[in-house]
Amino acid sequence: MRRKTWQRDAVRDELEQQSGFVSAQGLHATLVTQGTAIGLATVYRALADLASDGDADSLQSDDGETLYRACRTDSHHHHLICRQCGRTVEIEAAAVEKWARKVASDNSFTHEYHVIDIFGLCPDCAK
Amino acid sequence: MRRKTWQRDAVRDELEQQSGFVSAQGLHATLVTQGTAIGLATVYRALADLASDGDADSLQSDDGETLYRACRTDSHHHHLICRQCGRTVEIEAAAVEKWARKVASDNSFTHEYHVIDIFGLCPDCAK
DNA sequence: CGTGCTAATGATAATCGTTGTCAAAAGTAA
DNA sequence: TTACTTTTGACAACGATTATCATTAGCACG
Ligand SMILES: [Zn+2]
Ligand SMILES: [Zn+2]
Ligand SMILES: [Zn+2]
Ligand SMILES: [Zn+2]
Repeated sequence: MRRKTWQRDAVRDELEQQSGFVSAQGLHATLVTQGTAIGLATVYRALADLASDGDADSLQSDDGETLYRACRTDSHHHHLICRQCGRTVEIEAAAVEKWARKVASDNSFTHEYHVIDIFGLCPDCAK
Repeated sequence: MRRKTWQRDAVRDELEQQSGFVSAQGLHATLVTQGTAIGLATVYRALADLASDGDADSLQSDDGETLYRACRTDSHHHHLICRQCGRTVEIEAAAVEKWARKVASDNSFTHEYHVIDIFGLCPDCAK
């Protein structure tokens, strides 16, 4: 039984405020700057819980950070991410899902899953 | 000017021996076990160089390790990877490349690039 | 072949994101 | 309230990777 704490709510609320993927450290810094006294370890734990509960998506950045985002939809989807500002657009494409499954089965691989992220520069960041 | 050393050759040769993605630490352990006295930092450097020269592909594992593979083709491609043994199949799919570019341009994102990896269990590992 | 210059090596320390520890604080049910 | 447990948070510990830096060794060039 997971207990309700203001810390978890604060993390979830702030994550939903963000327009793109953010790191645990970044979110913690934001909260502290806003005057919310919360421990870094607590933010790490809250984000990990959100991700494992399916309430947040996560991905690994190039420099080895885990980034999180509260997505608008519960269904499986992918992301188009600005590599500059992190701004993110959710992408759904049944054709690509089908392709991935076919590639796996064509090679007799089972229990398929995939990592598909598209990066670029958003209009704003392209100046 | 990059100088030729037996260490770099040893790393490249051993990487080409592998059937899938391997970590720097794993490759170093393999070399040392084979009696090749080589420093860990040197293996890290050699792999990073191979990747930046386009002679090896790299990806981030779930647990935050950078994995490397000497690929058979120089052209852009993706991978179907066994999450158990690391065995890897190279995948080319022009349709997916086109899709990724279209997703980016539809949203006015420029300088598109993508991360597309398919994971599963290979026939051997599925028992 | 030496000689000189400089890149490469490797043992080790340092870095950095993340997780483990554990005593204190707080949610929850009765 | 009380009793029971989960959660928190300061801080230590971890693990992959990178920085240091003295030593070694490519690689011209004479
Ligand atoms: Zn942007
Ligand atoms: Zn998908
Ligand atoms: Zn396998
Ligand atoms: Zn591609």
